[in-house]
Amino acid sequence: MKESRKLSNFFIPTLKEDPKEAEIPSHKLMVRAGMIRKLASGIYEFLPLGWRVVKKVEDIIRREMNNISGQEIVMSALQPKTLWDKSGRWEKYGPELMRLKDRKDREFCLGPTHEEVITHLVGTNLSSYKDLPLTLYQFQMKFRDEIRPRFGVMRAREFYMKDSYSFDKDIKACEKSYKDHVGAYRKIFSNCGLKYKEVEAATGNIGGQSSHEFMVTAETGEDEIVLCESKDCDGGYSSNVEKADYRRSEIKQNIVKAEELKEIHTPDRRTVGEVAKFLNQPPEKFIKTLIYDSDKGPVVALVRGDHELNENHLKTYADAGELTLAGKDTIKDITGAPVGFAGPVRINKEAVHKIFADKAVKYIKNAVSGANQKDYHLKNINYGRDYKIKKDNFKNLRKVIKGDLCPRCGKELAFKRGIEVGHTFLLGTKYSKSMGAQYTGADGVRKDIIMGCYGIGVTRVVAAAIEQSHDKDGIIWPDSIAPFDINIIQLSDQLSDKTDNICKELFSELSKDYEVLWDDRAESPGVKFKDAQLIGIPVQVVVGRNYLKEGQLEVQFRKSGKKVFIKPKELKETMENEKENEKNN
RNA sequence: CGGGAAGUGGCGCAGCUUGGCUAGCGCACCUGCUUUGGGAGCAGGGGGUCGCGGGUUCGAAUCCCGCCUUCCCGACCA
Repeated sequence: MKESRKLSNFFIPTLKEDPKEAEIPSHKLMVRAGMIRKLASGIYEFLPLGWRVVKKVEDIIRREMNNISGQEIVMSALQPKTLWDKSGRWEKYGPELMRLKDRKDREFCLGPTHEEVITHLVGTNLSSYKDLPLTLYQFQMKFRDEIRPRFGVMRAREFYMKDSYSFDKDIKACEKSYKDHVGAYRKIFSNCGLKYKEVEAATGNIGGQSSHEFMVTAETGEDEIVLCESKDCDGGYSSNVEKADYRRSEIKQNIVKAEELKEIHTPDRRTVGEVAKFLNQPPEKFIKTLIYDSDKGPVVALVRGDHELNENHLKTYADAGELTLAGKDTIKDITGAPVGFAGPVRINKEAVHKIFADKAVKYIKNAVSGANQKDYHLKNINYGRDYKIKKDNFKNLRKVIKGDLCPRCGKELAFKRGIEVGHTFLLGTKYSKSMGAQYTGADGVRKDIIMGCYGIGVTRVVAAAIEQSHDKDGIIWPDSIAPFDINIIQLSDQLSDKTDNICKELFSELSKDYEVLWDDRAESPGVKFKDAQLIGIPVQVVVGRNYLKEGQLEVQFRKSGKKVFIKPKELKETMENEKENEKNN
C-alpha cells in the first residue's frame, strides 16, 4: 500500500494571498500551498506536503548514488573546531560558519559541509589500497550563516543537502569517480523533471582543481551562465560567468595620435565614475588599477574602466591562494598615495609581486588613470611609452560581457540565468594532506588519498522545480516528485452515501499503486478546485454530479489541463495514456 | 556591511500627516441556519501588551530618541 491521505486529516494550511515577504513564484507558492513556514530569516519548517516532495527528490538521488556504489551514512552536524583548525578553514571560512561553544567552553560549528569530518573518519579507519575506491554519502541539514538569505528555501541558512565524497588511490581513479558522479547527477536532475545545464565553475570555499555546476535554467536564478548554443561547437561550451573564458570581439587598434602625458588635479575624485564625469571622458578611456594582497605578495591588475575584473581569472594567473583587496598600507607602499589614485605609470614595481593587465588595456590610446599621487590623475597615457608590462602578462582578466565569443568555436556566447542545484569538485589531496588521510599502496608506500566531493541542494531542487513549472493558479509538479499522484476531489454538495462509497472504493483501490490525496472536506467546490490547482497534484479525479448522473468520473490533468469523463475502471488506462502523450510532447 | 522599505489578532492591510471616544476592514477560525461545479450568504462569537525600551503630554498605534526584527538591491553559495 502507498502512503495515501485524506485531506480532512492532513496538516496543509493553504493561503489565498501571497505572503508579503515572498518575491519569486516558488517562494510564494511553497508558502501558499502549505509546504513551508518561516521561523526566522532563512530558517524554514517543512510541513507534510513540502516534506513529501523533499523525500521524493531524496529517493531519486539515493537510487542513483547507490547505482554508483555509494554507501549511505549520517555524520554529525555538530563539529569540533579542532578538525577545522587542521584544514585551516576555521579561519578561512569566515562569518558564514555558524560557531558555538559547549558548557566547557570548547568550540564547535554547525557543519556547512563535511570535508573535515569525512576525511577524519576515512583517514582514521581506512589504511589499505584494497579498501579503495570508496564513495560515502549522506542527507543532512547544513548550516551556513548566509550574508543575505533570500527567496525562501532557495538560499536558506539551514538547508537539506545530499553530500557525497569519493576516495581513490590515484588521480585517474578519482577522475572515474568524478565522471560517475556527473553521470549520476545527470540522471537525477532529469528524473526530477528538470531542464538544466552543466557549466564550468569556480571552486570557492571548498577548493580543489576542477569543478562543475548543474544549473536549472530559470529567469529568477541567482547565477548567470554563458553558453555556446552553436551546433558546430566541438563539445559545446558552458560556464558560470564567474569562471567564463571567451574570445574577444571588441579589440581594435585605435589610430589616434599619442598626445603628451599630462598631470591633472582631481581633488577628492577617486572612482572611474567620478573622474570620468569630472573630465568629461568616457569610462572606456580609463585604466582601472586594482591592488590585491595575496600569500605571495601584492598583485596588481589593470582593466579598462568600463570592464569588471574577474577575480577568479586573476587568481589563476597570479598562482595565488587567496586574493583580498589590499588595504591602505599596501596601497601606500605601491602607489605612494591613498586609495583612489593608483595607476600604471611610475608604480613602485619593487613592492609588487606581479602585475597583470587585461588585453584590452594595451589598446587604449591617450588613457586616463591615477597618477600615484594624492589628488592627481594622468591623461594621455599610452602603452609602451608611459608604462610597460610583460607581454605574457596581458591576459583575459575581465569578466565575460555580452558580445564575447565562444573560446572554442568563436560564435557569440548566450547569457542565461540559472539556479545552482548541484556542484561537483575534484579535490585532489587538499583535505587528505592537511587532515592526514593516507593509505598504503601495493608497493608498501604511504600516499595521500585522492578525493572528490559532490553536493546537491535537495530543498533547492524542490524550489527550482516549482520555478520551472507553475502557472497563475499554482504549482505543476513533475510526476516524479509530486507529493501525491492522484487528487480525488469529492464535491461537498454531493456528499452522500453514493459518492462516499465510490470515493472510499477508489481510495483503497488506487492506493495499491498510487499515492492518493482524497479531498473529503466539507468545503464548497470552489475551495476544493482552487486548492487542487494550487498544490498541483498531476491527476485530479472529480467525483460529483457526473458520477451521480452518468456514473462517470471527471479526470483533469494538471499539466495539460485536459479533461475527460470516464468510468472508474478506465482510470488507470487513461492515466497511462496521458503519460504517453506528455512524453511525446 | 553599504543603499532602500516595512513592523498593528494566524494571513493581507487601513488608521499615524493634524495625539482624544470601545483600534478598524478583508481572509481565516468557532456556533447556528440557508446554500453548494471554480475561493457562498445571513446572524452571532472568540482572538490584539499596535516590534521592544525610554521620553514628551492630562492623554501616544499616532510626536521624539535608542534598540530589535523582517524584506528588497550589491559581495557568498547547494
